[in-house]
Amino acid sequence: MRVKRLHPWPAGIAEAEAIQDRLRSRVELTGPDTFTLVAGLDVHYRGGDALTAAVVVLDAATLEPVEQVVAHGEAAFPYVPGLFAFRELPALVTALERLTTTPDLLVCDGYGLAHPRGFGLACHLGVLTGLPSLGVGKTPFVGTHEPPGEERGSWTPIVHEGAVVGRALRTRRGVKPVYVSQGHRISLDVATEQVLHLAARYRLPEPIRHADHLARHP
DNA sequence: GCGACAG
DNA sequence: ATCTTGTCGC
Repeated sequence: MRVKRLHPWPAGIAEAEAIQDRLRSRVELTGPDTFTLVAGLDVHYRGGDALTAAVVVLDAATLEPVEQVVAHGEAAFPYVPGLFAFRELPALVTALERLTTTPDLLVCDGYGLAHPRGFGLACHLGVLTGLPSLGVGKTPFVGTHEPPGEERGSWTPIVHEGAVVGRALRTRRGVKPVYVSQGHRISLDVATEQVLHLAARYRLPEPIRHADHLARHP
């Protein structure tokens, strides 16, 4: 599939933050509520700056993989909380460009709206591709939330600077919740519903599990 | 001012 | 993210 490339690459923190502030206005918080092909994205670090990006496309109905691609590359930015996306974006975009199928939804490893400037990796990938996207974080980042009930499906809002920016969602009874936030062209209700559907058996959504496995064992 | 801080 | 063993529980 075709993906917009990243502009002049940010030379430092201030430039990277400026890009996020500019692209943030392009995010749309409503969109489709059903999907046919769902892609999971993940990156595995292999020492130094070397990394491998993986994308696995699943049939949304059966959760069977229909296509998988990898792209080897290097971290394109130092790790700075809030600017994490700039490390992985180039390799992830290269992998997406190698897809012959076009997914309906991108499931990203990290945050979307629940971000210091409201523009995490999931938003960035959504805007660059124009596709609906959502983020699934494994540990809390910004905002505060109450622990959700122990039952699968229970959730609590994540509140940051007075606004709801995501949800702590229990995908498995008695297991740590995951943190869901909107990326692009999706509502928080639909994002939550999709994560729950995609994580019927394990804590993390199936697409991310597949992408994680592929990135580790190319 | 200090500490915490997605992966 | 990654360096890393055993252990508890379903």
